[in-house]
Amino acid sequence: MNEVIIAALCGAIEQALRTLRESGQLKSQSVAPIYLESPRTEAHGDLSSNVAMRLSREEGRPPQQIAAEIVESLPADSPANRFYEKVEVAPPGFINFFLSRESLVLLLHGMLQDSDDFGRRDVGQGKRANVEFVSANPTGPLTVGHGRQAIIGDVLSNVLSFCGYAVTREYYFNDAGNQMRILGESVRARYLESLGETVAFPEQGYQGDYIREIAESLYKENGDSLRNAPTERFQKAAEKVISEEINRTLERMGVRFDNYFNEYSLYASGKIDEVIKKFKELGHAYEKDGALWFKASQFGREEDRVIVKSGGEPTYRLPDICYHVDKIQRGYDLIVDIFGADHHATYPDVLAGVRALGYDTDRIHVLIHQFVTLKRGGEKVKMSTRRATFVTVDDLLDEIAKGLRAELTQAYGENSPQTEPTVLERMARDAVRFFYNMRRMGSHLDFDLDLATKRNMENPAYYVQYAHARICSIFRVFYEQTGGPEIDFAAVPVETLRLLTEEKEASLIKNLGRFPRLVEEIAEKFEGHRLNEYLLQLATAFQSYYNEHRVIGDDLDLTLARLSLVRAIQTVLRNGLSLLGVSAPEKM
RNA sequence: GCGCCCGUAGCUCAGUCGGAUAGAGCAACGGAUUUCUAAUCCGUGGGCCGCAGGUUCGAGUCCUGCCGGGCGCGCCA
Repeated sequence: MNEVIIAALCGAIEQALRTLRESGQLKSQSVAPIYLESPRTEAHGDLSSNVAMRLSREEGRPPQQIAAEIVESLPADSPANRFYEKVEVAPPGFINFFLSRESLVLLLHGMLQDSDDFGRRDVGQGKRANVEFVSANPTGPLTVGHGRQAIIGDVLSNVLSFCGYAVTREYYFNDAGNQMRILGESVRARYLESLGETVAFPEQGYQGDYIREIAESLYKENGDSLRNAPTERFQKAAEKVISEEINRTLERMGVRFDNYFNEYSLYASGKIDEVIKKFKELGHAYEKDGALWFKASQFGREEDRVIVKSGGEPTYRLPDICYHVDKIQRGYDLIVDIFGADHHATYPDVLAGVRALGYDTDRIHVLIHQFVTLKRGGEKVKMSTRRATFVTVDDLLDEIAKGLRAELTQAYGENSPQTEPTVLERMARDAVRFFYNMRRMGSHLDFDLDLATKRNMENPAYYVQYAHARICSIFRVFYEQTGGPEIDFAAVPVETLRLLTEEKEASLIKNLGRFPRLVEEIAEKFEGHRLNEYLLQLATAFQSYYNEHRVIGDDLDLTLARLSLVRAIQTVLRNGLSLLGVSAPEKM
């Protein structure tokens, strides 16, 4: 709901409380913060306050009595008065405001002034945000689990950006660690195998088919000349191939990073050594068994942790701590890390380390998302990167595109515009993006491949897109009929908008009014899934309205009023879909 | 054993600082189209919100314990 209306009503309540205190009817002097919330059922009004219930205990009187007094004392000359047509006290003590038609008209009018920018916020204006996600080392293709993270991160970045933040999407990776060495050894083993040698495969080696493919292509290019080449040669080759593949996959999902941060750069710049030195200077680290331990137990952790192994090599914690310090030093106001559930135990150590070095970690928000379970044929697909049983994001996109192709070929025939590869690719991306962002992070995501692929297309992404396409169609028909110029909706007079007197029109306007605040809440709480939910609900409300009332009719003014409403809906759908990174087609 | 996350309709899930009669989609059943796109809409049935306590005006939501599922618990990342 519009801030102006909420502020006005809160002000009126505050005024009433003051009046009651002055007259001695209210004893308590404490200023209870006044909230207005939107009740679930329409019978409870549009905005509701529980302030009387909060005062009840201190006053020692029933909340309904207090609520009645507050309503009684609402100022007669408040600017808030034109915003509501009715105010009620409801048990057990709620004060319920019913918005006036006039305030709805003003709401819609305001939206049309904002035009395409409706919903845009400025809470992040002048602030910089860094969102780190995916961050998979180039040891293998992106799995469906990474896919979830990629979309969650990308959508949150979009929302933050829509709220005014200057956002950096960052990918952190390490191409020098243990895992990469094992990768190199794995490729080398496969390469030697293709030379006919029998070699022991590394114990923790990567077994996916892609390793064989890389080895195979090395063989094709180099013959047996790499027989005695060092592991590093194989590692570099694999890294190059896999990195490129990861980037292609991200591109397919519509995800682009602004910054790739290589762990190695922390060593090269001497920052790792600096941090070690600082840990020692501050007395937060000590040596034991030849290793360097961080006194994590002094910073809220259960146990101390090794940051440099006895061999002299740092554990992952040290560069991670260093990396976060670096992010802070780069001056971000907001730092968001997105990890999978398997990392939940590691980040508290890292944050403790950052604090130990004297930095405030309040601006760092670590988001943990639960795993994705993939279902195919009613059966769960088990995934593991090292074993060959994982399913990649590419597989997922391919499978959906293939299913859509079969579906659309049946409907439109071979070689129709609907079955062009680029179209199918876009549709698959839209579906995947919408699905991945549909659940809250804490909840496991059940990705039902059959559902996303199958013919009935109960895919929620299409439902929202369809609503948008339908609105576009209304405008096409209207302009065809009139042959006239584009309407300037910002110039539609308030009197015209007053013609919107239907129940569904009122509830649609209220619905649209929630959008700006929703965007802000998503940015504050990092709950991207609420956007999907909202859009679905708005699309449903529109479809219902569409079914009941004709937008284009004989009455030109009424038509103009309804077109204005529909335009506002279109704007919100388009902006919402754009935040999701899902296309908003004009025709389907 | 310890830590984190989850447990809501047959299935997949929402549930806005703790608010009023717990919602949606799918599935099941029944209806609507001379129409601006039927890829739509309307209706019906379906619930000890895992269990047991506690906090309070009020708990799906907060606290404690238990049960069940997922993920972790390294001088791997």
